[in-house]
Amino acid sequence: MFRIEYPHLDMRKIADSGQIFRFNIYEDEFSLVAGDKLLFIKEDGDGYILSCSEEEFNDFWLDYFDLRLDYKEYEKNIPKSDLFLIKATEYSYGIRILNQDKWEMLISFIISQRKSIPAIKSSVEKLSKVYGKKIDMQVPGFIKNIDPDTEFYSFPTPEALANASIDELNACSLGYRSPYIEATSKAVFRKDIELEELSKLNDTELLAALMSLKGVGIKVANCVALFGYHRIAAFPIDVWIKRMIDEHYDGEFPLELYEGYAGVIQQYIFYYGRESVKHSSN
DNA sequence: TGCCAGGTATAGG
DNA sequence: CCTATACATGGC
Repeated sequence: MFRIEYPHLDMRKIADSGQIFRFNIYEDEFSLVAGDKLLFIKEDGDGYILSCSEEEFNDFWLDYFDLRLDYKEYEKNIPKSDLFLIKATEYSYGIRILNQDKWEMLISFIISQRKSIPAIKSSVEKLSKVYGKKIDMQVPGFIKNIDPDTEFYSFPTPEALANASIDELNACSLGYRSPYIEATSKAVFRKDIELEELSKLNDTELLAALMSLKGVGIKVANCVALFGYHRIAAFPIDVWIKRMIDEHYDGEFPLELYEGYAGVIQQYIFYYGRESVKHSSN
C-alpha cells in the first residue's frame, strides 16, 4: 500500500475520459488493468491509496499516470476570449494523458471504431477473458466495494491473438473488425512491424507506419500515437471533437496556438463535450 | 425499437 | 485528389 497526492490528478475523470477502457469505478474505489499489471485505488482526501508498493509506484505507475509533467504549462496559451476552452479546461482539471501499452492501444482503438465506449470496454474485457491470463492477485483488504471473487485478466499478447480464429474473435463482439484484429495481430506477432521500434520515428512517420496496418486509419493512428507513444501533439478527430469544433470554432480549430501539445487540449474538449451532453440528456 | 457509436476500406469520380 | 457507401453489433 502506498499513498499519493498530486495536483492535477483525478482518477475518476481519467477513468471516464475515453483514453482507457480497463479503468473501472466502484464508488470511491477503482480497479485498473494495464497490460499484465493490476492496480486498486481508493480515494483518500485529496490523494489516493494505491495497492502497489512505493517501489512499484516509482518504477511504473509514476510514468504511467504522467506525473512528472506540469499540466499548467498546457493552459497558458488559451486566449481569454475562448470561453468554451477555458470552461472545458477547468472542467477537465485532473485529467492526464496516460502512458499506456502500445500494443494494447493499437488493438483497443481498432476495436473502438463505430462503437460506444461501453461497447468498447465490453469487447476488450471479453478478449482479455478469453485470450489473456488470470492475474494472480487478491483484492486487498482496504478495498470494500469490489467483490473479492472478481477475476482480472491481463490484456492478450500478440501471440495469443495471432493464434485466434476468426470465429473465436467474432465471439468477442468485434463484428466486421475481426479480420482487422486478425491481420494486425499476425503482422505484430510475425514482426512485420515492431511497435517498440516505431518510437524512433517522428510523429508523421509514426502515423504513416501505424496506418499501414489493416483497420488503422487516421483517427485510430492518432489515438495510438497519443495514448501509446505519448505523442501529445497528435490530435485525433472523432465525431465528438468534430461536433465541438463545428459548434464552437466554426469548423476550424486553432491548432497553431497549442503547438507540440494539442493532444492534451483535444482530451479536454473530448471529456467536456461528452460529459456536458451526458448531463443534459436526462 | 430504432438509432448511433472515439472510422476505415473501397469504389467511383 | 475528393466524396459516397457498406460495414456487425451492443447499449441506450
